[in-house]
Amino acid sequence: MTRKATALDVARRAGVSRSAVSLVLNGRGEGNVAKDSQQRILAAAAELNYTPNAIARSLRDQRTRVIGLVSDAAVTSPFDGEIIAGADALARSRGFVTLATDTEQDAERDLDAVRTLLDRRVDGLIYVTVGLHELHVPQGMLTLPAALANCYASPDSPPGAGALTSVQPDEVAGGRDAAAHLIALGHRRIAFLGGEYSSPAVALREAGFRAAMAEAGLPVREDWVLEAGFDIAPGHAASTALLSAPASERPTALLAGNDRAAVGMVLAAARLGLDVPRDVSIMGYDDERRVAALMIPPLSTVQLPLRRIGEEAMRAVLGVLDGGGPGRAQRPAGEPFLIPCRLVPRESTGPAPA
Amino acid sequence: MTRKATALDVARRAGVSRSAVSLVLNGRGEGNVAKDSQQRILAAAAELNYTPNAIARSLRDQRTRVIGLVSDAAVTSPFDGEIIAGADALARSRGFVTLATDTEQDAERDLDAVRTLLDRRVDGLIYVTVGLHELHVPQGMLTLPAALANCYASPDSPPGAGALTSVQPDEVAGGRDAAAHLIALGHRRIAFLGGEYSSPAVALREAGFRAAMAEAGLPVREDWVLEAGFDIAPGHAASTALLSAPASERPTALLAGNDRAAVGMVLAAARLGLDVPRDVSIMGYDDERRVAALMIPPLSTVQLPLRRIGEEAMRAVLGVLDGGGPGRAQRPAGEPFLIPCRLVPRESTGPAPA
DNA sequence: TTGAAAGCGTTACCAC
DNA sequence: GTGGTAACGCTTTCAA
Repeated sequence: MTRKATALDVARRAGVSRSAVSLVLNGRGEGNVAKDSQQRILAAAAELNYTPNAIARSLRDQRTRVIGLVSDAAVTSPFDGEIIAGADALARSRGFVTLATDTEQDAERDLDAVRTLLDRRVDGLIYVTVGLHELHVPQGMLTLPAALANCYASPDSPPGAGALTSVQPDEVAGGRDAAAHLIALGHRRIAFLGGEYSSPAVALREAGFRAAMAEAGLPVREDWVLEAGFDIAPGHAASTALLSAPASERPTALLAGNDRAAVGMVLAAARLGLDVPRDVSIMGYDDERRVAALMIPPLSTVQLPLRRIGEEAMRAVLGVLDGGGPGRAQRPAGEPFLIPCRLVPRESTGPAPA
Repeated sequence: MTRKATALDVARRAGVSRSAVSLVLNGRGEGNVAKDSQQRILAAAAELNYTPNAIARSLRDQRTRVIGLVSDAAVTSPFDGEIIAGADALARSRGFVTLATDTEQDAERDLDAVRTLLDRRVDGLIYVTVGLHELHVPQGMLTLPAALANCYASPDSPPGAGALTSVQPDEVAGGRDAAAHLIALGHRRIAFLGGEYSSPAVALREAGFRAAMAEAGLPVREDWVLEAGFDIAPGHAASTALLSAPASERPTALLAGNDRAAVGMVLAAARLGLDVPRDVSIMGYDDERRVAALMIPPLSTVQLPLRRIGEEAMRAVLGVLDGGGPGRAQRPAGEPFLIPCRLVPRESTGPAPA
């Protein structure tokens, strides 16, 4: 546990000054430092296992190369983890590091979190939420390059918050594609069993669903548009009720709020002796890892582009920091950056029963 | 986006020196600074919204109050997230912050990750893995206070690695408790459908299972001890085979490798027209959020103490940094710190059929 | 081509 | 009770 070597140690060992060390190690040696000095510096650095102290460098440069991440519950959620992973991967590839703090759903705490991050002099900030959410943007976020991932500024946010880049999944298109997939398979009696309307995503998907139905000239049964939760149990309950009706009276396809609810629906079908997809088609949403693709049968679903959401939010922040880079398309401020959701057809959906 | 105030700004505004500001703001004002100076300093600090620059402080103090977290895939995993959350919460409560880097399963990258963290001068380091794992401890971890969460040093690790605190779930006890629960319900024909033996946890749980059976004087059917995977699909397949036998020939209880595999088993039972738990009891493992408790029926399971694992690993690291604190029980080095797994009986297990 | 010095913002020590 | 000064480790500018 011996003290790490400093630039001065390297300089002494190589018989030069600190400045020379700095120049050489930062690639600015050519033309400034004698060839053999360069050699000795490199050698000394290697022997001492020298790497510059990032803290000292940060203080000197007035930039830390750290991007702060505030999440409402990301770390504990399988979903947001993906957003963070996407953001982190991009940051790392550009020599940045991410510093995440979780508020564990405590809205009071995000002020604290932002302040902590600001005190640590992060170069940028991204707010990440578990589900698509409206967000009261913490004041501090407006004092440095920042972006919103999976959330958007609420009207009562501080002035200027509306201009933050907000990266979101295109839920309307996702709902439309899901419905269109079922319609293309010949389904006409489709139930929309959205998750919980407390999530803004559900209303958006419903709008997409209605659009697809309208385009196909199909009627929407209003009593088949309902809240069936985001978990196995409520999905099971809602679909059991619906699927208990005689064959001619029941939907031939169910659109679930997410993959876990869809698992509940497949289970309900099994208990009613119905085969999926022969008797009823069931679609999930999210393409949740370790669930959708590995269900029996594998779930047709719509993939939430979480990784990309994290990436794009990070790209927006880094874009400002790196000076934008050449030929960089500037996105208009204030408009949500919608990322498409890919349709993933698997085996839980099939042709409508005759 | 105006520059943040520094201690000098505060000093000027209050008409005192920087030292006075530092003393007062660090609570050492009493007896060193005049009462009215203190007032003015506090007022000036508040007006300027001053908070000390953590970077400068870190450089000065030679400690960053940052604990580095290296994870093999934590961020993307619903499980490790819990470990990280536990570690982070404890760290935060003591004024520390965690800096996590994910190697995304790329073993090469952990050297890089450790180096990055070391360059940033983290005060301590924790290596976190998704499942219980043997780990080749990266060299750099031995140069500062460190701990292993959910993993333990492999024999080919650098010398000294064996002395690192390793926090692990007590899988043997977990397996024993799960089996004992079923035995207490009157089951005699119990199948052990462990996950994958590539995970060391499975062999440990199997040992616990065998111990419980032996204690109860029950025979273990070797053809009922098998690898049934960690996902819905393999769980479904393995249990379908087993449960297709006539009632007198099949197990009355299944012990799954995790909750997701158990979901597959419940689904298989449903398709075979068997009721859970009337016809067959099924136990999960992990107590996975949003799955176990919300399954139909809710899964009996064994809770993996992930949060606590993270906490204890962090406690070990902080213990060294804070000087151990008074009356602090020192854990013997080199022995794994086993955290008990709590049995969570729910409705997927019941009395053995008569 | 090289070395000396300033400055980033903080805290602690030491004269006054 | 108070304020100046040094030091943390780095990079950059300027003078030799």
